[in-house]
Amino acid sequence: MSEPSSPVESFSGKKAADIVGISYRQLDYWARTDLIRPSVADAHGSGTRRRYSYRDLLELKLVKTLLDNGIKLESIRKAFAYLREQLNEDLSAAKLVMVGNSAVLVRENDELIDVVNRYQGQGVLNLLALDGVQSEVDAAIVELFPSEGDEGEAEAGDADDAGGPARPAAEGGS
Amino acid sequence: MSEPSSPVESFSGKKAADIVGISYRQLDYWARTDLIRPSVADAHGSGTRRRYSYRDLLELKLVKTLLDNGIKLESIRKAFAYLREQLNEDLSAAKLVMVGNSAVLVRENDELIDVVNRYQGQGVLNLLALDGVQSEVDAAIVELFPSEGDEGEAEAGDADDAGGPARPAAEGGS
DNA sequence: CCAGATCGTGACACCGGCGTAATTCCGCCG
DNA sequence: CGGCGGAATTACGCCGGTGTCACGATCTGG
Repeated sequence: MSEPSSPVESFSGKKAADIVGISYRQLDYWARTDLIRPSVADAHGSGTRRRYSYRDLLELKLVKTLLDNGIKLESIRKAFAYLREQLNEDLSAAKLVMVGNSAVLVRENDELIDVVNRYQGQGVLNLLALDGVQSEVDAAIVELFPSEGDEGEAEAGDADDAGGPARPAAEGGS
Repeated sequence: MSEPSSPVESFSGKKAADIVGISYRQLDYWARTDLIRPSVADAHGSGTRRRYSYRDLLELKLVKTLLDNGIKLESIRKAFAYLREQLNEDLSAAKLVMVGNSAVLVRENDELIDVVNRYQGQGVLNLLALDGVQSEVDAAIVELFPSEGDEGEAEAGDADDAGGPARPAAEGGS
């Protein structure tokens, strides 16, 4: 997964939940209530399949991390209104700053010091380094679905569940 | 209220809730579930009276501020396990830092820069300047109960509801 | 094509947190 | 002392969030 941003990679709902470390129920609820919907393919009835992109996984993991650190889901929803456009598939140098209900991604350390110095006490300032979020997603992909992790993106087409419905499953990875 | 730390000052439950800006229900729930109990006098049956100290008000206001900024009550409970001993009646130079479920009060700016620089990305770092918390409590006391605010602590004995049951009510302040 | 696996869906339950309202009881004051 | 005001208490409800389970529908692989 040295190049995790393969545009053809996608994950089933169950796999996404496993990788991110949340229950399927949570994933379903978040999708239904428009927090994080699957960007590759959405459900359109019982038995159909959601498909989540790698970027979706990062977003899901971010939500989980914020929840685990005591932030209300309601507030995370509000923050994502600001965040959605700023998130991409490389979070290794990014830090998330949330003040009140707004959120901004900071990518330069100077910028971060500036934000903290400009903090004048108006409410709580939340700070989260996103490299940990990304590395945990990457590690979970490698650990839970080694055929996706071991082979790298060059073999992504062979991976079960990773290439979308047009790709034949090369082995029973799931 | 230039000297807000008068040890004889106390507030009824309703007044405390008004000053802090929460519902009586919230105040009651937080007292019953041991988040912030009234330190001067606790309830011991229907019709009896809770009495909150000025310091209790600061704690209540801190809880409200954290809630308003999206922190879960459950996490605030955990943070207070660490915080209780560190809070006093002068928060003007203090900043609260919460990482994971632990919390620490920082009073020197150097110390704060140190904490932020030492932040290595393990979870969310929450930062809150407490001078705003305190000044809002002080302002609310002055605004809502001027006899307590206008006269200062020298006249606290004359204030309705501020001196405890042994003090006669000088005027219908409530 | 078909059987079985897997997925999404619906339903119900539980819990925490808090709103609303009625009731009971205490404390204060005349 | 008694009446009354106000406080705490109790009860029920709602909502968001999530756990658990059964069921129907779609998808996949042989």
